Amino acid sequence: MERVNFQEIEKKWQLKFSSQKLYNSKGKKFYCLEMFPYPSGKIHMGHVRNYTIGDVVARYKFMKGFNVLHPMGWDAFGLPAENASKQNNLHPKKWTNQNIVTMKTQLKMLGLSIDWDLEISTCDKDYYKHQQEIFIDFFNEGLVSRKETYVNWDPIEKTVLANEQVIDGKGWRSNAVVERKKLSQWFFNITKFSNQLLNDLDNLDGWPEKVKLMQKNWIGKSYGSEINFKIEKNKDEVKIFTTRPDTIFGASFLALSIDHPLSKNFKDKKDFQKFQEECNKTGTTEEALANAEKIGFDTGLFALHPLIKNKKIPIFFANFVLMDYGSGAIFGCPAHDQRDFDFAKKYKLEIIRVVSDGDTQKDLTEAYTGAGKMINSDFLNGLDVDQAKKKIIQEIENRKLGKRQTLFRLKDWGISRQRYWGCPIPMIYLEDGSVVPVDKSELPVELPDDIDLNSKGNPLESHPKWKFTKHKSSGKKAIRETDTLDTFVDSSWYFLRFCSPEHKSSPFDIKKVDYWMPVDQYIGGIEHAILHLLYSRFFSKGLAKCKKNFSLSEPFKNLFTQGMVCHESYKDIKGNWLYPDEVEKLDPKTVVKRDDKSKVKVGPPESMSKSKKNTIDPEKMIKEYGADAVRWFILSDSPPEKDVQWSDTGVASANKFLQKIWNLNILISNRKENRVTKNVEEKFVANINTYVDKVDKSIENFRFNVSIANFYEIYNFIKDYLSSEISNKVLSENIIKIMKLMIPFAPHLSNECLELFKCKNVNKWPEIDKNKIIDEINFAVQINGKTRDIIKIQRGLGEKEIKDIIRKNSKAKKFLENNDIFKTIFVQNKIINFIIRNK
RNA sequence: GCCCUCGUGGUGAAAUUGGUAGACACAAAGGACUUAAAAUCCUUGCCCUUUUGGGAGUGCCAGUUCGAGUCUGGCCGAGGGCACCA
Repeated sequence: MERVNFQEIEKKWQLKFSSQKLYNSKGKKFYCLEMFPYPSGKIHMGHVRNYTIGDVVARYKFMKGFNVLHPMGWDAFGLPAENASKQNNLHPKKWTNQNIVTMKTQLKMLGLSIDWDLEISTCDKDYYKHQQEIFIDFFNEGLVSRKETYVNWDPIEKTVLANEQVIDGKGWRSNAVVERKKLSQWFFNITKFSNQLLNDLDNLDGWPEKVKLMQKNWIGKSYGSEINFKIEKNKDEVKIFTTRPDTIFGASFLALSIDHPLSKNFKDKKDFQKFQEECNKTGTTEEALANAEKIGFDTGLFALHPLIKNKKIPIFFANFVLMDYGSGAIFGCPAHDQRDFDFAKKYKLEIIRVVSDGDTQKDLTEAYTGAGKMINSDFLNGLDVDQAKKKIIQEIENRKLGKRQTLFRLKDWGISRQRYWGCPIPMIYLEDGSVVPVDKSELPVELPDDIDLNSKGNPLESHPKWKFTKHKSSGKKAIRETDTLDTFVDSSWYFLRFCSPEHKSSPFDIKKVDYWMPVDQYIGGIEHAILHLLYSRFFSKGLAKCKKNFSLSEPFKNLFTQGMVCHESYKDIKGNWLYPDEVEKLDPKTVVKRDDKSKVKVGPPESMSKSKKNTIDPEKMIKEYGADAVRWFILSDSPPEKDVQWSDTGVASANKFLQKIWNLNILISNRKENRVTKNVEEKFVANINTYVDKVDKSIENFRFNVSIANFYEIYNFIKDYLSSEISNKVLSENIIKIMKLMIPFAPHLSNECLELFKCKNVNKWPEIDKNKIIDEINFAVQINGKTRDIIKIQRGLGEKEIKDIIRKNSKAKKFLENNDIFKTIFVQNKIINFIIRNK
C-alpha cells in the first residue's frame, strides 16, 4: 500500500489554507478566539492543544455555514523578555520579534485556519497607543487612582521583584533577603464594579460553573457589621469590621494592621519598629501571609467592650490583619476563629465560648466555627448563629455603636510595574506637584529603544532624554511616569482590537465591534480562570462607562477552559533533570540514561515546564509524525478540559491510523464493482448517518476524544463493508461524508482524500436524513436491579410488547417462572426491572 | 492556610435526565502470515467454573433509591489559583 508523505501533503494544503479564510458573508457571525500566546521562544504542547481545540471549533462552525472570525496575535510585553535580554545581551524588542517569527512559522505548521491578516502584537506602538488612550479615558472617568502598596524589594539589585522571582524569601539573582517596600502606584478602580462583576456572572450561561464560582469567591461579597470600640483614657475610636458580629460577647482583643492610622502614635518606638521590620520579612502574597506565624505587638492600650460594662480588652497590632480589607481592624474571638485562637494561645488571652458545640465543659483544642446555640451572650443567648447575627446588627444600629455593612474581598487592580518592557503609562508629573495625562495628540508615548539594560532598577529611570519632557498645553517642565503597565492590561482588550486591527483613529471601529462581539467561543487555560478573565470583564464595563456608543458588558459569551499537557519527569543519579530525549526505556519499569546507561529516577506526570525539562518539542513531533497526527493525538487521549499525558506511542499510533484512513480511501477509489443488495446498502447508510450524528453531537459538546473514538469505530465499520454487496457509488458518497467530518481534526489528510474523490463543496458539513438512522437499540432486562439479559429491540417499543418478548425468549425468563412479580419498573428505550419474590 | 476541581482495568479513557460499567485506543501476553524481522491481522485481558453460568467491582466509609460511576454527608489522595509569571 502507498505510504502517505504527510510532510508533502501538509505543505501543499497549508499553502491553500493561508489564502482560504472562514468567512461566509451570508452566515451568522461566530467569533472564535483562543488566548493569544506569550512569545517565549518556541511553541509548546500547551499551545498545540489550545489552538487545535480552537481550530476544530472554527472549522466546524465554518462548515456549518457560520461567518467565522478566527484571529491570532501576540501578548508580547513581559518579564521573560527582560530576563532573556540580560542573559544574552539581546534587546527585548529583538528577542520578542525573533520569537514571534519562529512561533508564527510553527503555528502555520499545525495547519490552523487563522486569518493572519488580523495579526496584532501588544508591543507594537500601533497597539499600545490605543491602550494609552483607553488609560486616559479611564483616568478622566475616575477609574484610575494612586495608592500606596507593598512590593518585593531586592536591596542588592535595587529593583522590584515579581513574586516568582522571590524564592524562599530571597531574590533569585542576588540571593538577598527580600524586603517589603511601600511604593505609590497606579490602580484601576475595579472595585467600583464589584457588584456588577458579581451579578453579571449569573448571565454567563456559557461559562463553566467552576470558573464562575472561583470568580464569585474572589470577589467575595460578605455581609457583616462595622462596630466602633472606644479606647480607654483616649479620645480615639477604633472602627472594626466583622462578618461574625454574633460572637461579639466572646471578643477578647482587638487586632490592627500595622498600616492602621493608629500606628502613627507608635512609629518612633523602637520595639514597634522592630515589629514592623519583622512583619516586612513576610512576603507580599496572600499565601505567605496565611502561612506565616501569627505575631502581634501589644500596644498597652485597652478598648472598652461596647456591650459589656467595665470590660476592657487589649489592643494589638497583628501581621494577619490587612489594611486593604475592611477598616484594617478586627476584634478577636478566639473560641470561634482559628487565627484568633492561635493568636490568643500565643499571647495568653482569654478564650470565651459564645456558640455551643454541645459539650462546653472540655477545653477547646481548636476554634469551633460550626453552628450552634448562643451562650454567654446576654440577650443573644439561646438564638442560633443566623438569628443572633440579625439581632446583634439591629441592636448595634439601635445603640449607634456601628452599622450594617457589605464588604468585598476584591481589591483594586495595581497596574504599575517598575519595568522597561511594557506599555508606558501616559502620565506626567509637573513641577508644581500635579500629575496629569499626556495630551492625546502626543500619543503614543513611545518606549525608547536606546536603554541600558544593565542599569539598576527600571532602565527608564536612568534615561534622562526620555524621562524629562514638557507639558504640552502649559509648556511647563515635566517628568514622565517611568512605570509601565501590568501586561494583564494588554490582554484585557485585545479581543476588541482583533475586530478592526487596522483602525487608526481609536482603539476599535465601533461598527465592527458591534458586529463581532461578544466572543462566541473563548478557549484557554484554566490558570486564567480568575485574573485575566476578571480584568477583561472589568475593561468591557469600564469602556461602556467611557464611550457612549459602546454597550458591551460581557466580552466572552462561551468559555472553555482546557487542561494542561503533562509528561513524566526524569532525574539522573546526581539529581539533575533530564529531557525525555536523554533517557531510554528498557522496559516499562526500567529507565536509563541514553549515553552511559546509568539509572534514571522517573517522576509522576506533571505539567510540562522548562525547569523540569519534561517537555516535548511540537516541531520535532510534527516533522516526525505529521501535523495531523499531532493534532489527532492531542485531541484523542483525554477530554479537552482535563489534563492530557503526552505519549510518543500515542502520536505514533495516531500516525498509523491516519495512514490506514488513506489506505481505506485508496481501496474504495480502486474498488471493483460488486453485486449489490438493497438491504445491505440501506443498513450501511443508516449506520454512517448514525455516526455522522454522533460526531456532530460530540463536537458540539466539546467531547473531541469521543469524536475520535467514533472515527476509529467508523473505520472498523467501513473496512468490513469493502467486500460486501454494496455499490462503489454508495461507498464513495459515504466516505466523503466521513472525510468531511474529519476536516476539523486532520485538515490536511481529509482534504487530500476529498480531492481523490474530486469532491466539490468540501467545506460544507454533511447533512443527513434523520429518519435514516439506526433505530435498533440494546435494552437491559433486570431482575431485582441486576442485569440478566440485554435484548435488541426497535426504538419506542412499549412495556407490554417487551414483556411478551421476555416471556418468549430471554435469559431472564427462568427468573420469572415460579416467582411473583411484585413490582415492575419500565423505562422506555432503556431498561425494565422486575422486582420478584419467591412464591 | 484559603478558594476551586478531579479520583473508573497495567495505562489514557467511555457511559442523555440516576437505568447494559469499561466503548475506543495505548501497553502486554499468545497466535496467524513470513526462512527471519518489520508491517499487518486475530485472540486474551478481576475471581470461581471445562463450558453454560455465577460473583465481586468506578479512591475509602455511610446514606437515599426498584436501581448509584452519576445524588447527599464524612474521610483520604492528586492538581489549579491566591492579586508583580503569563
